[in-house]
Amino acid sequence: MSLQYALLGLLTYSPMNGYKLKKIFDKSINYTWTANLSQIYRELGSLQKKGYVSSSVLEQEDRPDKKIYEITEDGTKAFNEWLMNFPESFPWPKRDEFMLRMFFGASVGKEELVKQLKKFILEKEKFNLEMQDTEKAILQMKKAIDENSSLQATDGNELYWSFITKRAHMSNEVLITWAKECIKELEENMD
Amino acid sequence: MSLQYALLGLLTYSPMNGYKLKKIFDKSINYTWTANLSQIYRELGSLQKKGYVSSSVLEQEDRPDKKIYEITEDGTKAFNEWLMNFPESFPWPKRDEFMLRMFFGASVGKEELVKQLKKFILEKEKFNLEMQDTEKAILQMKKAIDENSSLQATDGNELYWSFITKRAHMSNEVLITWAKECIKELEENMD
DNA sequence: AGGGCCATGTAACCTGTTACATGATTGA
DNA sequence: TCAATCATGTAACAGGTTACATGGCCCT
Repeated sequence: MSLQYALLGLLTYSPMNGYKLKKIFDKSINYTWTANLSQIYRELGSLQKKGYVSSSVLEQEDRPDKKIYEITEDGTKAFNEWLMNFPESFPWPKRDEFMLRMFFGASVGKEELVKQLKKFILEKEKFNLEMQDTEKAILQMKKAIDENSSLQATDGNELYWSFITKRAHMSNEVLITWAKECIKELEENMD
Repeated sequence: MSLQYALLGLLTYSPMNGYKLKKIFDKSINYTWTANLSQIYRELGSLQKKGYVSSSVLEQEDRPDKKIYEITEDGTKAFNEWLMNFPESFPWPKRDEFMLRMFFGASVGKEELVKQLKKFILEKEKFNLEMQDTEKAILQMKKAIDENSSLQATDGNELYWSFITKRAHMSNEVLITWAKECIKELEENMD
């Protein structure tokens, strides 16, 4: 369901086709939610059935025709209702394969685990490099969205987007700290 | 797939029925992975088809009969291979409804967002209370598993389980810090 | 010549969630 | 007496993943 609201939200900025929605998704919402193309097409179909979006075909000469989706009044209403109905609690399904492996750490062995943790740290540090310049990341979000819409639909979003990137960065940092502590403890306890 | 390995892993401690697996799951692996009963039954069926577990029915007088699953040699082999084949990277599908809502923060309004963030903090602080005594949490994991197996299958796991609980705690703490910073910034920017 | 981008989708499959069905025992 | 625990499952649905199909343009 959330994916549908994410799409509706993007469509409040401007009417768009599925392919474009995916592009924007990957540069913005991607920090908080992932989706692949076929899923987006499916959900757009479902939204249209509900009457939350309408579509029209834009014929192009050079390129394949585009199917442009536009949010309807009902869709706007549904989106706003979703935003305002803050749930009492969020189902927080945890699915972290790395941590699942850690659970069976005793069967892995300390040396191997240290190696795995070092790889983990490298991954996180790589992400940190990408994340480092949060302002740039936010500008890229804005750019990706504004490129498509004539009006500057994204004005006033910077603050909230900075919250998102900040959280990603902080969470990432703490994972690096944690992993380093684990390595230290493992090395202290090695035979 | 991970769920199947999680189940295989638990079955290396001792043969068990689905219901018991769920009980243990909720008190241990639950920090890293979630599963519901019907899913566990389905995956056990699938594991049996693959020949990774075998089952036998234990008749009981007072209570319903139990279907006890035991890990086979093939299953043990598959589990160990999984543990040792550390993937190059983990697909990290992000699905965080709270953050998705934050993305559209401009449409929510600052006052309302502050309220939502405060609720978020309360939730995290509640979790912190539960988490506070990590040693207790780990003892509960051990207890849940050892209760069922005659041998002390879980010896030597404490270190790895402490890594898991520590990470949960650290990640939680940083979220509280983050949320408080967000509130501060929102209040500074309120008209 | 070959890969990437633009563009839309379908089909099959896998995984996760919720509801339904059944029913005895135990403890508050 | 009522809820929880023990115990196993099926069915339907929702959501996510992967593979397949098609095909022209642009850049290297």
